[in-house]
Amino acid sequence: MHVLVCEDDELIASGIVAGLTAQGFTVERVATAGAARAMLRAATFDIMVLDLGLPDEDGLKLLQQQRSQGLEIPVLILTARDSVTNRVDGLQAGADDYLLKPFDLRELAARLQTLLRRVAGRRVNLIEHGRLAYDPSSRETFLGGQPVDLSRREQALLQALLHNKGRVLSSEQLKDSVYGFNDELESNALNVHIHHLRRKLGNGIVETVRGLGYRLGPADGGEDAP
Amino acid sequence: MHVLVCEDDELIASGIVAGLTAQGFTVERVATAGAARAMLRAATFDIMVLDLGLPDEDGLKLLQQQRSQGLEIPVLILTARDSVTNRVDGLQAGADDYLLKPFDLRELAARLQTLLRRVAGRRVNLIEHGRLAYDPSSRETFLGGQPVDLSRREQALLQALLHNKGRVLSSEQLKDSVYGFNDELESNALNVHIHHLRRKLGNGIVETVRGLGYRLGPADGGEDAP
DNA sequence: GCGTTGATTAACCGATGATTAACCCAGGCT
DNA sequence: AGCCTGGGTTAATCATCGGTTAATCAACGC
Repeated sequence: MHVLVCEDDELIASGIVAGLTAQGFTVERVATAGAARAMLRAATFDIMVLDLGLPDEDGLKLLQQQRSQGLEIPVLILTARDSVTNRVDGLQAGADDYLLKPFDLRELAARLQTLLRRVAGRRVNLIEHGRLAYDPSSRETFLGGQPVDLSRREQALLQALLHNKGRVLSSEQLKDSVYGFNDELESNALNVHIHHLRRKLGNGIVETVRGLGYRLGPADGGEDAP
Repeated sequence: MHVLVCEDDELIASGIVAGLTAQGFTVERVATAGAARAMLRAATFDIMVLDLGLPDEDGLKLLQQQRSQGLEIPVLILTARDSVTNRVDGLQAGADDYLLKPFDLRELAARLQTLLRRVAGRRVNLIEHGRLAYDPSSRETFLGGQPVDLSRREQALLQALLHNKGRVLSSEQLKDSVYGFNDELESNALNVHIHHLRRKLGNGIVETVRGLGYRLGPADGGEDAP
């Protein structure tokens, strides 16, 4: 899922990018309406997150203009102003949903998922790997067809691994994708989560590369009990 | 989109008709409750705009009576009175949204769009889910064939969940569908209603997804007492 | 064998949701 | 009008779960 985030505030933007990346989205971020326009021309996106208070141009203007040019992807508006007028204007201009700042990252992710599903109610991005299947949109994990209950951190971990099939991820990298970039964590919490993952999905899923980190096990082998 | 506008003031009515027509709506306009009744009998509408200050009959009376007869299209109420009581009355009587006079035409159009979008796809008459059945037109709920008495909020909650089978709805999203957009609610009222729902329908109906929200339980399992 | 690295386990803590009770308000009834 | 009832909201308390920590154990490399 390709998301275009248009937000000028550095702090907020980095939060969004980190959060959505952790949720399995591929995120491009721009800070101005001009840049957004360029990005929209250059690539195709599945959904867009648009802040209204941009430096160079009113976000609504941008939206309206893009809509009139045939932009059809769902757009979620971020706004700090909480007046009714703005909300109405937003919907009128072609927004599909809105979120008032400050907002919860999980809330944002949830709304994006809902929007995506509304447009195309299918299971698009089911990630499969051997007996394992993961659906980011419903946040469901299946092992040999059976649903498996994973906690938030376990999911994040699994996603990071699935997104980098075959590659070795260092603890630092994993930490970045499971926690934000900011959080400091000085403990073996990651180890513990890896352990939980293995317990739930079988030992073959996560491979240890001593001294370097972890990587996803081979798709075929690595059954639970060999 | 077929809209029924029930408004006695000529000036306002013509404004609405002009505005909505320009927006692409097909508009029928009547000036009295009696005429509205006739129209509703004669044709099918997608949405209704209802003024409360009608000459022959109270608009709320009309709404209530129509609702009790199975009218299920969204109804937006127009009212000159600005007391909170009236708004509550309106929602109670079965309105889906309300607008205070004087209002902005764009706002009216935007609200109608929102209403339509909210109910789009909910055209089926009986929603079934495992032992559970819900009839939106009569607003009746059945569990294993037995009617269950649900309060207004409980119904709204159940409806929102049924309308999004399998999806996780955040409390924000649920709040939006149970309460209007405007009402601010800073309490765990939703939790309480969920609790009531479970008490009445059994624990399997509503699933908690920790940190994310709630979703409808699986259709098969989740009996009351396993 | 020794040290380092990762695995495992149990304990603790905080966050989140569930539960319950009290209160408030509106509507219906007398 | 005044009372009564019931749903809705608030708030306070309880329970549970997940996350982190830390301590111990096993494996691997030297």
